[in-house]
Amino acid sequence: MSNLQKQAEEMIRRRGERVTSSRVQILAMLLAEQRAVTHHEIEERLRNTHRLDRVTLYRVLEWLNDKCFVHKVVSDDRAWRFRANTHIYPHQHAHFECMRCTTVICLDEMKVEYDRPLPAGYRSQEIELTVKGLCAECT
Amino acid sequence: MSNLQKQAEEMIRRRGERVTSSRVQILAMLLAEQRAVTHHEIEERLRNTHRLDRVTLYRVLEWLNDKCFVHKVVSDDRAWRFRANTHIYPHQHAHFECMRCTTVICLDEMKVEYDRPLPAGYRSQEIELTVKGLCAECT
DNA sequence: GCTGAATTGCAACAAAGTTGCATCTACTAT
DNA sequence: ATAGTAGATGCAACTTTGTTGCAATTCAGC
Ligand SMILES: [Mn+2]
Ligand SMILES: [Mn+2]
Ligand SMILES: [Zn+2]
Ligand SMILES: [Zn+2]
Repeated sequence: MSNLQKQAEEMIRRRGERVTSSRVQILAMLLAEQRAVTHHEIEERLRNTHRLDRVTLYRVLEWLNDKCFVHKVVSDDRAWRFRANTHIYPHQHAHFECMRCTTVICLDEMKVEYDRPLPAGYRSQEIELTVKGLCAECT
Repeated sequence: MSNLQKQAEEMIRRRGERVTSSRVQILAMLLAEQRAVTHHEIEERLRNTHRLDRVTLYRVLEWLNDKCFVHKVVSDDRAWRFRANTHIYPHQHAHFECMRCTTVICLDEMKVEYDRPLPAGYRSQEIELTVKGLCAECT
């Protein structure tokens, strides 16, 4: 069992949640990854090491998100992308989306704010900021 | 023929593009609307007055977007929403998305900026800012 | 009115995600 | 250690949103 797998298992157990092999494998994979990755990429990556139904993957990802182990981002190709949370209390941060290769990264440094007032009766709860452009590979 | 329909037809003709009844009906509908509306809502709205295949609707919406008559926004429910452009040269602006009823409005007033630097080699081309919360109806 | 290119309708397809239900498994209580 | 149970998983079927190929129709210029 790899270090990341042990770490993933420990994270889940410490929160009093049920430890299953799918959860551990998926979270470990996400912990290793710098980018935000799609359902499809995760499936591909785990194919050889771990048998996993795609519905289970959807359900585990939703569960990881609900439990704040990961967060997800939607982008222009209409697919969710997932990334392990680096902070226990995830802070709002911006994302970068490459318009050519669709890579998504988190801009953890970038605090997101806005000041202008909303129309009467509207309340803000979250802010999402996406910078689009070309990544280092695609420039 | 309503005023908006005349206006829509005139907008298309003045740009030297082919005027078709689908384009006129759809653009007129969008000109009347304050919110950003989905494919589905447009279809529903035009059902009684104008026979229209859903593929044609997709194609006309894409065409209207390409020609800058409208712009589109993707939101958490993974459906594109369309709104007629109020300025001829559309400026970047933020959007508000209601987390309960999924309504999307344009925050035309809100200029979008960001300052923090990107990772080395990354280039920014557009910025998208979405404020999420509760709309006036859902508060 | 005729003509050619652009637009439309229809059927089939595709990607991404969801639902229902039977089976299996991780944790708890004994 | 064993058994019971709530929760997790696998599988098949389904849904939603959007796309593609192609033949038939329509628009704009002559
Ligand atoms: Mn992120
Ligand atoms: Mn807008
Ligand atoms: Zn790229
Ligand atoms: Zn609302």
